[in-house]
This record gives sequence, C-alpha cells and structure tokens, in this order.
Amino acid sequence: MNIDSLQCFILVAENLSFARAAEAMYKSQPAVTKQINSLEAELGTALFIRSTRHVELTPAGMSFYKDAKDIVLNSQMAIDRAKRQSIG
Amino acid sequence: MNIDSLQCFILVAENLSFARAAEAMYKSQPAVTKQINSLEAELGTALFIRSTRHVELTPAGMSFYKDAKDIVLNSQMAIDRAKRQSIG
DNA sequence: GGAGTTTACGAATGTCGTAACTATC
DNA sequence: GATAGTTACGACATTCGTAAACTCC
Repeated sequence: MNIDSLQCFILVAENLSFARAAEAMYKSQPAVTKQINSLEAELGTALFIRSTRHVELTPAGMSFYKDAKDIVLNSQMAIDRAKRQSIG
Repeated sequence: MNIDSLQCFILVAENLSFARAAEAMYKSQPAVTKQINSLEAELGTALFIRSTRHVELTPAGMSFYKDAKDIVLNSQMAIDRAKRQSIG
C-alpha cells in the first residue's frame, strides 16, 4: 500500500468522481481506476459502488476514508518533522 | 512513499542492522539499502549514520521512527476495520 | 581477512497513458 | 448519442536478487 493510492482514494471519495480525481492528481482516468482496483484487491473488499453514472462509498469505503485521511495527514507531518529535525 | 518502505525503515531502526532487517522482511540486503536510500531521498534528509560496522539513527531518523510506527500501525488497523465493515 | 553495506547489472513486476469498449442516462 | 468508468496493450519506471566491490574492524 502506498500513500499515493490513499490520496487517490480520498480524492475519488470527496469528488464521487473518478474523472475529477484524475484531474486533481494530474493523472489519466484509467490510472485512477487501477489504483482503486489495486487498493480494493489489497483490502479484499469493495470501497465504491459504481456504475458509469454514479459513484458511491460502501460502508467499508466510509470506514476506510476516515482512516486514509489520518494516514495521509500523519505521513505529511512525519515528513515535515523529519525535514525540520535535519535542519534545526 | 509506501508502507513497505516504512516497515523496512522500522526494522532497520529496531535492529540497527540492514542484514537483520533484510532477513526479517525475507528480502535481500541490497533491496533494503535501496528502500532506505529512496526514503532518504524522498525526505531530503539522512535517517541513518552508517559505516560498514555500525548503524545509528540521526535525529531526523529518531523523529521519523515514531511517526513511521504510528503510520504503519494505523494503516494495519485501517485495513482491519475496512475488512470488518465489509463482512459485518 | 571477515562481517556487513553499497554498487552494477540483468530480470521481473508494476504503473502509466492512448485508444477502444461498455454502460448508463 | 453523450458522458463516465473499465479493459487492452505497449512503453516507461521502479524494485528485486545475484554477484562483485568496498570498508571498517
């Protein structure tokens, strides 16, 4: 699992759109689809219920969303702290 | 950044040995070296002071160690919770 | 000289983007 | 029929392991 995939998942969850998430990440739509698929495969559970015209979070997706936000935020703070330690 | 690299870093930090960390991850020593190098490059700071006979955490490494532990733990719990949600 | 870390290099794996397909409205 | 998500596929990048080199004790 990598942080980029989590960021990708967060953007899809917040936009409820693969297209807009792709735009926000400066990636193509297929790349977003594959990252979400990989994430779901790794978790062994679906995160979204999607048809071509509707994207919706599953209960597992809602649970994972909050955790993903925390993890991404924590990792960004960890990087900042490490950098700050190396300077100061 | 991916969780595997963090796990790798944690194992090196706890064993103060690239060789033992590699063993614990069922990977080769060079793979561990490269993951740590990548991580350091990404952070823009050294995490270990190492000679061939001694491995030691830098201040940035110590700071990052605590954060890395949290992130890895949180991600494991996030996976568990998502799986549980999908079942129950 | 031996234990342990780092390069070198070829192979395998993964990820991306373009293009084509499918499905919903 | 237009919009949005998914496959197919070829290309690029990353990561791995074996083998060789380097370094400190």
